[in-house]
Amino acid sequence: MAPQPTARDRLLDAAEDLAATQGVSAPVDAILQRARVSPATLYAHFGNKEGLITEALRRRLARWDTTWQECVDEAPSPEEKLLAVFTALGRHRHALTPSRWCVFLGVAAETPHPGPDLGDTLAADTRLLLDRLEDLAAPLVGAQQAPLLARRLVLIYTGVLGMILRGTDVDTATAEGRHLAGMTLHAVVGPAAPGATLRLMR
Amino acid sequence: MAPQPTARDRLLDAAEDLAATQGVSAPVDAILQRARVSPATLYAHFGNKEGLITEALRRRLARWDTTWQECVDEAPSPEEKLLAVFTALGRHRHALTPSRWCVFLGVAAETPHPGPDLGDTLAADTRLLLDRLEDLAAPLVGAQQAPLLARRLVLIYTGVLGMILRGTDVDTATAEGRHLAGMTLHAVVGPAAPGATLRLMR
DNA sequence: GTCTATACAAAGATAGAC
DNA sequence: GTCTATCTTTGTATAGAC
Repeated sequence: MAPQPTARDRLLDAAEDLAATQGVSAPVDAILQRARVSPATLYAHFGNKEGLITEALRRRLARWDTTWQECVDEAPSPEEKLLAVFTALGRHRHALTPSRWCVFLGVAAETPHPGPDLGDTLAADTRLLLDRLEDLAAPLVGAQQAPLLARRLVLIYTGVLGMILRGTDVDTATAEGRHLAGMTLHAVVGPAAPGATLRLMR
Repeated sequence: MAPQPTARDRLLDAAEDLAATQGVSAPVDAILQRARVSPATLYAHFGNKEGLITEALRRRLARWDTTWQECVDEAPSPEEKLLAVFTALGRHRHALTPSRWCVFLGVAAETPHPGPDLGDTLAADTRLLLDRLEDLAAPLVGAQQAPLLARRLVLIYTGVLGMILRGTDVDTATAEGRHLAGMTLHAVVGPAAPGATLRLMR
């Protein structure tokens, strides 16, 4: 165990924290100060600012991936596994520095012309959402309907993130998103009678 | 009719266009070039960059307000009036310079510490959405349920905007948002039998 | 009201020593 | 690998003339 993280790790931590709280337009100098590292060290490790941001986002995406998967694994039923993305959102935000809203969407919004590496990393976030939700949806609604449901759930999930940017309390937005997601799932499975249990396909 | 708009108007146009396409971090110089105006003129009229952006957003919000209201007025039924926000989104984007996603959310994302005037203008966008949707929802679901439904519709609408940032085609995202919104409305009104017509309250 | 010219500050990035 | 010191570019804003 190293009580003193390397300069590289301190840079990644600082870049992620600042991107989360201030946005990526936060000056390099602020990152350097927080990481207690000199400019030359940053450029030696990452080439330039975008390289550092990209690396920090890759690491954050991997952590989000893990957190989300854990929540899926813990969920008892297929339906709750599908809705676990909302549980994961809370846990993810609790574990890391709470961001102003979504760091990936935030960087996307602040970066009109991302380089290839950064662009790929941002796209990977959306890809992960669509792919995993489709996988989790398939047992519930069948492979045919799964992509459609996944797209709608990503829309709702993205709406939750947007509401946070609009100033809505995180828990409130998450609860409403989860509710909408549940409704959407039931609508795709087939209109159930009021109060009826979810009718699973197959 | 003035074929030559004033310098002030050219500045507002240029600021709005650039905020829509490049984000507000686009340098003042780019605005000046596009408006064919000198720096001094900008600062004489608006004090500083944020003042110009704020004024441009106020104007854009007023136009959005008008466009949306027109779509509401044209809609034949209470239900379609409620969903007219999605029609308005398309018409708004068609009329103005197509933005990368939502200009208001974009500015909010890029501006961690907005001044009071800019902050108020950004909040006014969310306020308008919540208030008008609540007004339109009341005849359908009653005054009691209207705020809840309005919040959910803003979430969905915001999700549509977020999907555009994620790279989804605007029309696709809008259609899915509208579908979700219709579903949500019916769910709040009360679970209807499959294929049943919307049961209105009162 | 608008322009030319310029001041002033901040930001990204590099050189060269240790 | 890391630091100190510095260079260059860019960006916001102002002074003073017309």
